[in-house]
Amino acid sequence: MEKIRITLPDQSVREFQSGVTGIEIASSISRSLEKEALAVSVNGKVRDLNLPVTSDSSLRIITFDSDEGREIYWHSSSHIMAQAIEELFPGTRFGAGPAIENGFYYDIDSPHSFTPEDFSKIEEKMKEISRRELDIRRRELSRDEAISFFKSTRPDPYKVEILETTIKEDDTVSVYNQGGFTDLCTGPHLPNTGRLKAVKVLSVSSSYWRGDASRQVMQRIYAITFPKQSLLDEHLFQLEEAKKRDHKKLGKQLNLFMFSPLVGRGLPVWLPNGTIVRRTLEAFLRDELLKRGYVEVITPHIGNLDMYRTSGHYPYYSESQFAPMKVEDEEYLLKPMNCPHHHQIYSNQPRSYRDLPLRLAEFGSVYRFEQSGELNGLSRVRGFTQDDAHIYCTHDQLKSELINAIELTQLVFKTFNMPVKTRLSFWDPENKDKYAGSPEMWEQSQQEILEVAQDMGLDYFIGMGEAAFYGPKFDFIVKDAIGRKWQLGTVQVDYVMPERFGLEYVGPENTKLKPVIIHRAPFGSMERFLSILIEHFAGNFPTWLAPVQVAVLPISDVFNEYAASVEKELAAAGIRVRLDLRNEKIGYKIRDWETQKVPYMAVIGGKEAESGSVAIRQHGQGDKGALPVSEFVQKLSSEIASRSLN
RNA sequence: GCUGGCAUAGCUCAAUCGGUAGAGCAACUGAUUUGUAAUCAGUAGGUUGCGGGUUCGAGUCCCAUUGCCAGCUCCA
Repeated sequence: MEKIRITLPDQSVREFQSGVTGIEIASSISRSLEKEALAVSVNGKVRDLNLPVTSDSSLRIITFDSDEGREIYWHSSSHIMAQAIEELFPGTRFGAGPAIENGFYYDIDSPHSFTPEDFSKIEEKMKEISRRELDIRRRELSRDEAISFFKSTRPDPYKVEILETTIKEDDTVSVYNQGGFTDLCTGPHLPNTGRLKAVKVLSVSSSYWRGDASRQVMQRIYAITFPKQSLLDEHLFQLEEAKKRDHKKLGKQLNLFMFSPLVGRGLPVWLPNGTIVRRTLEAFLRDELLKRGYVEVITPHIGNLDMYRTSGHYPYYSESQFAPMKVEDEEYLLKPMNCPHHHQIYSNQPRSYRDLPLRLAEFGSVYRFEQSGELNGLSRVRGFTQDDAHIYCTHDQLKSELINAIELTQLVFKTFNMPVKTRLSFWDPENKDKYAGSPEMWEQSQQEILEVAQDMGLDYFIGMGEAAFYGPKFDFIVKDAIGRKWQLGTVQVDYVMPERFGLEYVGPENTKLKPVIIHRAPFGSMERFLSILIEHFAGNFPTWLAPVQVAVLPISDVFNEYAASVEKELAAAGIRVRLDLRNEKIGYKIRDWETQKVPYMAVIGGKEAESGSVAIRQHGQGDKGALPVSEFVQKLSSEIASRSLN
C-alpha cells in the first residue's frame, strides 16, 4: 500500500499508510493525545478524526484547548443534547443548534414547555448517551436525498427548510448519525459520544425561527459541556463570580442608584453615593478635555422637530425616539442626540479657518425609546448622559484631531486598567443605500481612518457594515477584570452633517469651505460606563472614585472627641470621610464598613489618641499599622490625585 | 414589542395538600465602653406588586395588569 508523509506542527514528518485516520495518527504520537483528540486540521481544513487521509499533508490534532476544538466539542454536544431531548420528549422538532462563545444552544419546537426542572433530566440523559459510547458517523448524500430523508424517514420541517433555502446551492450535503439520531450538519464532529464528560444545562428562553418575529416561536435551550468535571466546576464558579459583580445588585447594596416604576422604566435615578462616583468621573474627563483645547457648552433637553428633520435623524430613527410633542403650532422632540444642537452653536457666528478646530463638549442627556424588553439596569436605559463632543475642523486638521480624540479615550481605558482593541467600523459596500454621502467620501474617510490607526500603532481590526449612517468610526472594545468584552467609546468621522446643516468657514483664500466633524465619546454613556465600571471593580472602587474614602472608627466613646478631630482634618484636605460614633464594638463597625467597600478605615483607640495617629485598615487587606494623621492625609491625597488603582 | 420565568417586612429568604403570614440582618429602645469582619435583651415592622375571579376559606388555583430577570428582535 502507498505511503504518505504527514507533517506535524513541530515540523517533524512521519510516514503512514495512505488511508490512515486522524485518530490513528494521534494514537501514534501518544496515548494522551489519542484521548484528547477531537478532530484534525488537514492542510488547514478541519475534519472528522475518523476520515482517511490519502495524500501528503500537514496535519494538526485539534483538542479542547483551542477555539476550534471547543467549537467542535460544543457543536457535537448540541447534537447529543438534541438526541437526549428527542428521547425524553418525542415529537420535538429541531431548528438550529450551534456552538457559541461559552457553550451551545439548540432551538427546538416541542409540545413540551421546558422549565429548569427538566434540566437535570436532560443532563442525565446526555450522560447516559455518553456512556453508550455511540460512534458519530458522517454520511454524504445528495440534497434531494436529504430532503426526502427529512420529509419521510425523519420528519423535520425545519431541516427541510434549511435544505430548500439556505443551502439550496449545494448539490451534496452531509448528515451526522449517532445511535438513532441523525442531524443535518456540515461538521466536523467528535468521533464518539463518549467524549462528553461533564454537562450543565444552563437556561431556557425563547427565540424565533431564523430570528424572524413573524415566524414560529422556538424554545432555546442553553448548555455547556466539558471533557473534565473540574473544567465545568471552574466555569460554574466563574459564572457565580460574574453574578456577584452584577451592577444592579451592587448598585442596590452600595446605594448608588435606583429605579422606580413611578419615575418610569429605564430611567435611572442617581442616589447620593452614585452621584459622587459619576460627578468624579465627569470631573476627571472635564479636566482632560480642557487640557486638550475643548470648550464646554450646555444645550436644552428638547429640540424643534425641524432640526431633526434637517439632520436626517427624524423620521429615520423615529421608532427609537419618544414621540414628538406638540406645543402651540410647533413640534418638539425629546433630544435623542446632542449633535444638531452643537451644530447650531457652530453656525451661531461666522467661522474662520483661524477659529478651527472648534471642540464643543457637553455632558448631554438624551432620551431614546428602547423597546421594553431591551431595558437592563444601567446598561440599557431610556434616558442617559453622553460624554459628548463635536470637533469641527478643516480637512487638513482631521488626522491630528482624530489622534487627539483617540489619545483621550486611550487615557481613559488606561486609567481603569482595561485592555482595549480598536474596531475600524466601515460601511457595508454591498448595501450602499443605507448610508448618506458619496462613495468617494466613504472611500476617502475610511482610508484616513486606516492611516491614523496605523500611524498610532493601534491594535485594530476592521468591522465591515459597522459604520454609522453618516460616516465610518473607531470603536473601542475593552476587556474588564474578568475578561468580558464591552464596546465602549467611539470616535466618528462625519462629512454628512456639515452638508445638511450648511456649516461652513471662511478659508485663507476668502472662500467658503465645509468643515469636517468628529463625533466622539470616550465613555459613551455615563450610565452604561458606570455599569461596566461597577462590575469591573466588583464595587470596590479605587479611592479616588469611592463615595466614602475613609471611615473613622473610635473603639469606644471615650475617643469620640479625638476621632472628630481626625475627621475634621481629613475633610479639610477634601477627603470624603465618615465618622462612625455608633455605640458598637469595633468588630461590628469594621464589618459594616467592609461590606460597604470603603477603601480605608481609621481605627482610633487610646494609643492613637495619645500619639496623634490613626490605625489604618485597608479594604480587603486588613490592618496596615498606625500612621500619624498628617501622613495619612498626605498618603490619601496623593493616592487620590494620581487616581491610583491601589 | 415577542417568548418564558419571577414578584412575601428596608434587605436576604421561609410558609406542607388551599386552612391563624414567619426567620435572620437592618431600624428603634435599653443595657454594655468595647482593639481589627456580627455584644446582649426588648420593641416595632405586612392590603403577600396592583385589580378582578373560583372557594366556607387564597401568599398558594384562574384571569387581567404593572415591574423585574433571561433570551429574541433592535441599537444614530
